[in-house]
Amino acid sequence: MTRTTPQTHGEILAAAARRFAVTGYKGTSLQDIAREVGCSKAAVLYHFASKEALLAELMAKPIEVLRQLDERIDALDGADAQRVAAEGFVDLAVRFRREIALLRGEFPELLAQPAFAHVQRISERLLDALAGCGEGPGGRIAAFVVLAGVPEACAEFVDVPDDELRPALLAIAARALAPLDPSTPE
Amino acid sequence: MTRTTPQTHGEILAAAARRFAVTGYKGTSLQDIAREVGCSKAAVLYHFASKEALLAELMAKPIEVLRQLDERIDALDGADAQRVAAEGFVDLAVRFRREIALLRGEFPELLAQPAFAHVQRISERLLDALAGCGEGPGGRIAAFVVLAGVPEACAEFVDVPDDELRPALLAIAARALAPLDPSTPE
DNA sequence: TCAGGCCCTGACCGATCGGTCAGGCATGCT
DNA sequence: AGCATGCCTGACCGATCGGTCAGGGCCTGA
Repeated sequence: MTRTTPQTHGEILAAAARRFAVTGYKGTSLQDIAREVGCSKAAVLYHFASKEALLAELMAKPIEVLRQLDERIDALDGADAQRVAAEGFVDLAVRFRREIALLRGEFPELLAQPAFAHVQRISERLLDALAGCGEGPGGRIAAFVVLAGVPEACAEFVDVPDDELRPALLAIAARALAPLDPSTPE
Repeated sequence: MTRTTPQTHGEILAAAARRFAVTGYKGTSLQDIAREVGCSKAAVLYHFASKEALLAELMAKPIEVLRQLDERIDALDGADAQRVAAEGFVDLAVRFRREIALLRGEFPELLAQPAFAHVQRISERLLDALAGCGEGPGGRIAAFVVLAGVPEACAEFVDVPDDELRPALLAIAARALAPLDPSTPE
């Protein structure tokens, strides 16, 4: 409990990432983080306005990249949008899988918080793009399986190297999103 | 707060299912459930030993069916096991999607509880079966995407009729689990 | 009539949560 | 020397959680 280093900000961030990865966001208390850093809970709240602000700083980069992906997709449509969405999403999930792992299964609640409302909206547009020009609900269902399954897989296989995980997930996404039945154009 | 009906047990169960579906298991307090039923929190704990016991009773049937699926798979191997696992898992997910929806994103924590340890084990065997005789990690990754994505999709598309959801998911599972590259036996 | 069991209540418990607050202790500028 | 500022502390707050407990109505069978 005797810490005087001024780089505590970064240490808290790192400790929070470590704890969130093990016990989740809701499952980790500010006390836990403080204990891991070796400072008081009040010190954590001195450096970060709130627990949510801590999470927001941890997720700032992946969210920014997601926003950029959304912009790129917005300029395309149909099959192009679908391809870019799938590749971009897998890239993003693989690249930031450590951050994704922090939120194992807490996406729904977290995205419901007003601070992440725009992420929610982007996710919906991403779903549309992945579903493609598809007819019927089949496309949307497939898109949802990919949208939910890929991040979970990334969180699960954190230790698999990028250049092994990415192509595997790209192949899965491509197969899963293939048109349901090309012979029925409708 | 003046209830004297003796069928309260069932009412509590139904109310809990409704609340869990909206705010999740952890996000729903015994107080919430009691309020919905119109009784006291103590009454809820009179009929159920604990909050966990309430959840266990809600999930008893789907878990039993999952256990039966595990037995069926155990008697097979290779491609047969993979096919049965995929079909059985999709069937189960579609049939019990209302129960699955109760646990949106809370599977990891819930399965970690000792009361659901056997479910955890079954899930791992199911993953192996879905991965098939596959070489390398590609098969396991695909299996995991399906294992995580299908239940989430079921929870999301609760209102889509069975005979529309099931074939769509079966098609997706079949495509996603297809051998990565038959030309490289390795 | 009365004993006993079922169903339920309100009051209460200890624990934990995120967050606040006044103050202490260095350091460094004036 | 004196003062301000940055960093951090322990004590504390109100809320909420799952769960316990003694007791009170009410029905039933003796």
